[in-house]
Amino acid sequence: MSTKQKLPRSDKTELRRLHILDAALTCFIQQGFHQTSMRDIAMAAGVSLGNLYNHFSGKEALIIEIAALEAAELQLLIEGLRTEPDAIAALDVFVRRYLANSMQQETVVLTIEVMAEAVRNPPVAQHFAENRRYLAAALAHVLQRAADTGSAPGIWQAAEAAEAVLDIIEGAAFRTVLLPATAAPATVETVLRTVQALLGVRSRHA
Amino acid sequence: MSTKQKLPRSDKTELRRLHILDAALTCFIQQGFHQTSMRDIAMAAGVSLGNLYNHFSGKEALIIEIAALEAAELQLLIEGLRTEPDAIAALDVFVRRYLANSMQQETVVLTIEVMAEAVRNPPVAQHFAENRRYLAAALAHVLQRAADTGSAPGIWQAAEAAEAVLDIIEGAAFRTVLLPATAAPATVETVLRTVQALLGVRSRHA
DNA sequence: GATAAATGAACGAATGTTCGTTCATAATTT
DNA sequence: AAATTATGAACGAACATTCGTTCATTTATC
Repeated sequence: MSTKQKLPRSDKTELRRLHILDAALTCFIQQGFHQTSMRDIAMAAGVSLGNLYNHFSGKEALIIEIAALEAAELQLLIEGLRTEPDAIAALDVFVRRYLANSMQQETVVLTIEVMAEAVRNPPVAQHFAENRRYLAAALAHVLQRAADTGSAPGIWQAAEAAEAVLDIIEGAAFRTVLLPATAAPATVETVLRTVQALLGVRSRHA
Repeated sequence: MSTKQKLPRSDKTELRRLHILDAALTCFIQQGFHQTSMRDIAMAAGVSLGNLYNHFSGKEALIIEIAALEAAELQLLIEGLRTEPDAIAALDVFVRRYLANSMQQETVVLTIEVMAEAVRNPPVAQHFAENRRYLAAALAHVLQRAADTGSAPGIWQAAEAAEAVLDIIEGAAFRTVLLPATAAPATVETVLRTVQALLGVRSRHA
């Protein structure tokens, strides 16, 4: 009796495909899109070079699919914004989560690589822009709620403030990787403080 | 009598070298570091491929030198910070200048490319970090002056505030290229407004 | 004449992709 | 149920091109 569950071929194929995609992600993070060869990816995935092309039409298809991966993660981040009734508490949770996620070395590296690719590759640019727009809109909605209740008197325009908050978070994340030794290292606390200063939020418990 | 001024060979060689460097910069901006070949650069510069290697030891040397180019530009930007006695006026001028410079398509593209390269190339990372550190220190100095005179009551820590201001400016610059159609487009006015909100600066003339 | 700059061919390795063949699985026929 | 056929996953070799770099020779400058 085999201990392995029998999967239909189509499931095995899909799992193999995702496995290859994961290997590609790792290679791209380590080497960048254009310094990674398809042979690198095939080797990392443990499949033949020919078979790699069986699953993906080409390198471009891999790059675009990697660029599109981020959307799923954003769903989780945005949930906190939607479910928490207190706008300031929702903002607090969001900043902590989005920053923690963004500050991961791998996320920083991949984000910058995707940005560099977006500049020259329209399908990548589209994914990147859609993700950001989605995030900014959800955040702007919460900031508007905060402004309406008077709990963030510094908010002058919700959409602008949302963009600025995201810039602050993302800039801080980049700094953790690109500027490791600096006079003002980016931490969750410093970023929260900055966001609160921007929005005129009264600081609660330290 | 030749109308052209006669230059010693060493000057001609240096001009040729700078010309090649300029061609490389253009190619790198258009195609990225690793999608640009040395043949592309030689052709763009109008020199032979072999001669390119006469002036630069290799592709790596070109990339590093391009990454180091930014330092000269920073001098001009920082002058305004030093010469203007009123800290808030100095900040205003700096934000306008640094943003105008950063928002140029070419600057955005090159900055992102350098960031992506910095992640994997220590000499590039060093130049990048030095430039940023220099800028942040100069800005922090002015913000400290503003805080000391009470004209920016939102400043809680000059070094942190300086980093946040730079993040806002740079994030806004990236957005102008990567997110062209957005609910809150980045302009000089929106960025100034954001920085003023962050630092608690009273807005002067609109 | 000596040195430096410039050239274009050449080198060996690497790239993204394709190809002919084999094998495993699924579907169909007997 | 067994045999046959069809399908597509997988492989490794091959393809055509490109890459970064070097080199022997030529040209230009001092």
